[in-house]
Amino acid sequence: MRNNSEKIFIAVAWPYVNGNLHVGHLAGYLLPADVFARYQRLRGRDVLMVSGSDCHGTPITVQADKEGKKPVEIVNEYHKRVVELFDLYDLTYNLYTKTTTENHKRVVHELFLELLKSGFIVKGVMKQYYSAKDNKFLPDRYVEGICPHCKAKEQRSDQCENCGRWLKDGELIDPVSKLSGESVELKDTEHYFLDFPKLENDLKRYLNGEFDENNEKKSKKEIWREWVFAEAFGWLSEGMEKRAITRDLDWSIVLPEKEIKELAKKGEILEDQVLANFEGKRIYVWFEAVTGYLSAPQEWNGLVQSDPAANDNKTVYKKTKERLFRYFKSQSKNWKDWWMNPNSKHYYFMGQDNLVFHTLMWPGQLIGANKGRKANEKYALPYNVVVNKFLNFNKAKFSKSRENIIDSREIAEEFGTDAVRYFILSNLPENKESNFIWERFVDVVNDELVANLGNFINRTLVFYDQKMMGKLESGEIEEVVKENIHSMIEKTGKYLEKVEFANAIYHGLMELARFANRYFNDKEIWSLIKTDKKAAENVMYNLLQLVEALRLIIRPFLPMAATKLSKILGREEMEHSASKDDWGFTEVKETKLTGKVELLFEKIDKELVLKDKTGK
RNA sequence: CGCGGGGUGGAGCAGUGGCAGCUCGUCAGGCUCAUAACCUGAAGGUCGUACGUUCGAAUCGUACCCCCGCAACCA
Repeated sequence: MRNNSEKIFIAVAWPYVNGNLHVGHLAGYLLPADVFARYQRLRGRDVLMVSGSDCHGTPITVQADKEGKKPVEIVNEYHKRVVELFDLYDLTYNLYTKTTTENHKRVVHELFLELLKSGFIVKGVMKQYYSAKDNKFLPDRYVEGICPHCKAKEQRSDQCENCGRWLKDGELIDPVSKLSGESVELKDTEHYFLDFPKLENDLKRYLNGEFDENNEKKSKKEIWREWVFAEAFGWLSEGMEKRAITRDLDWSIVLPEKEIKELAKKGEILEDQVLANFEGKRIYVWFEAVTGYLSAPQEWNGLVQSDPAANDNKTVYKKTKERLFRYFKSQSKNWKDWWMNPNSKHYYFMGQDNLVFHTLMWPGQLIGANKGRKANEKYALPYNVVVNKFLNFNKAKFSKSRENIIDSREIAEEFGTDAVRYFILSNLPENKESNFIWERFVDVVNDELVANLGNFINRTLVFYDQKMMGKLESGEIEEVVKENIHSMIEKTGKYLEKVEFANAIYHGLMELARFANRYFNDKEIWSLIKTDKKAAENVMYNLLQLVEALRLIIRPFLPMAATKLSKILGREEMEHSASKDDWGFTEVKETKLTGKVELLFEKIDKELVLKDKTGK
C-alpha cells in the first residue's frame, strides 16, 4: 500500500555496543532524533526511523579481551541492554537492529560489489604490524613499543601519549604484540581502498547542492548547521585520500570472495581488482556500519510484510532481545519509497565524532554506487546531517575509565524520562559543547518544567475539578488566547523543522506556558468565581484550551506527560499515523475529567540530590 | 601558519552593521487557584584584548590572548 504523504527518513547513529550508553549519547543524537521523528509524524509525514548496534571493530574486541569473553558475547549482552534502554525511553524507532544479521551482511556485500564494479574500490598495499607468533596482522591498538622521540616505554604505534608526537610506520622502537608480548615486524599487506580522490568532485557538487540526485539544488550551507558545513568543507578542501575499507581482523564481516572472483571471470571487473589472498581480510567497520542505513530499512520491509497486524494496517510495536520493531498505521510498507525516491528527505543524527563519515564518506559511498544504478533506482543522499557537539560532565568528557559518567538508565529510573528529556533537549550542544551540571539539572527541572509548565496544568485542572466539578460544556475563546496558541504552535514547529530544539522549547513551548500562567493571574479566576460565575466559567474555558494546546505541543518532547494528560482529560491519544496532520490546534468544546488529577512532573529535592550526586 | 568551534550581566545561552536580548538565579512588591508554585518591577554587561574600516561595530578587517573538538577506553 502506498500513500502520498511526504517521506522522511531518519537515520540515527549506530552506537558501539561495548558498554552502557551514558547521558552524552542521549544528547548527541538519541533524543533529538526521537523528538524530530515524533514531530514529523504528528505532521502526518511518513517517517521511517532506523538504527542498530554497531557490533564490529576493535572497540568490541578490546572490551571482550578486558572481560575475558568472546566478542559475540559482548555484543549480545550490550545490545540487549541498549534495546531495554530505548524501550524505557520509548524511542520510536521503526527498527533498531544490529550489524551481525544476515540481511546486513548481504547489503554490505551488494554495496561493496557495486562500488567494485564501478571502479571506486581499488586495491592497494599498506604496511601493518605482523606477529609471527600469533600468525596474524595486528591492529595498531594491539602493538606497543618505545617512542623514538622521548623514549617513553609501552607507547602505541600511532602516537606517543607521553610526548604527543605522531609516529610514522616503523618508527616505534622494539614493537611487541600486546597479546603475546612477542616482537612484531612491519609487513606489506594488500587491501581494498575506497577511491575518494575520484569522488572529490562529486562531493563538492553534493555540498553545493548541484548534484544530479539531489532535486532541491540547495547548497548544504543553507541546510546544515553552519559549523557542520564549515567543518565538512574544510576536510574536503584539504583533499581526500584513498581510504582502506578492509583490514586484517577476525571480528568483522568477511569479504564476498566468491562473488568477486566470479565478477572477474565474467569480465565485469579486472583480474587486477582481485586480491591475491583473502585470508584474514575483513571489511573495515567504518565502511560497513554506515551501510546499516541501507540494510535496516530492508530488514524492516521484510518484517512488515510478514506481520499480520501490519498487513491489517494496525500500529505494531514488538520488542525482542534481537530488535525493536514498529509499524505505524497507514505507513508505506516499501522501503524504496524512502530510499529510491528523489523527493524523500533524509535526516542523519549523530555526535561530532561522526561528522566526516556522514557528511563526506557515506555520501561518497552512495554517489559511487549510484553511478552504476538505473535512474529510478538511485539512492537518496543525506538531506540534513544533524550533528551535535559533546555534552561534558564536570567540565570533562564522559569517561568510563575515569568514572566521570552518568548512566542513561539510572538517571531515568531516578527522575523519570520526561525530566531527563526536558533538561537535555533544552541544553543541547547544538553549536558548542555544553555541560551537564547536577545543580543546573535540578534547577531547570524544578523551575521550568515543574513550576511553570507543570504548575499551570495542575492549577487549572485542580481548580476545574474542585470549583467547577470538572464539568463545562461551552464557552467563547478569546482572541488573544487563540492568537497565542496558534503562533506558539507555529513557532515550535518552525524551529523543529530547522532542528533547533532549544529554540523550539524556549521560544515556543515554554513561551506558551508562560502566557498561560499570566492569563490565569490576570483574570483572577479565584475571585471572579465568587462574583460572576458565568464569567469565571468562560475564563476556565479559555484555560482549558491552553491546556489542550500544551497537550499537543509537548507531545514530541515529553511523551509520558502527554499520555498521562490525555488520560486525565479523557481524550484520545494523538496517534502517530502517516496521513493526518495533527499539528494544528482544534478548539475543544467539552472537557470532562475522566481520570484523577495528578501531577505530571514531580519536584526534585534539591538538597538531597546534590548531596547524593556531588557530596555538597 | 593542519582543519574546525568558542570567549556576551552570577549561571546557561540568543543575537552577524543601527537604541545589548532570552531562560534561570538575586532583590523588592503583588497574589493566594496551584507542586512555597504564579504575576509585576528592579539591580546587574566598557559583548576576550588591541588597533582599524564605517555616520554607526558584539556583529566587518588585522594582530594577539585564552578555552575546546577532530587523532587515545568515549558521542
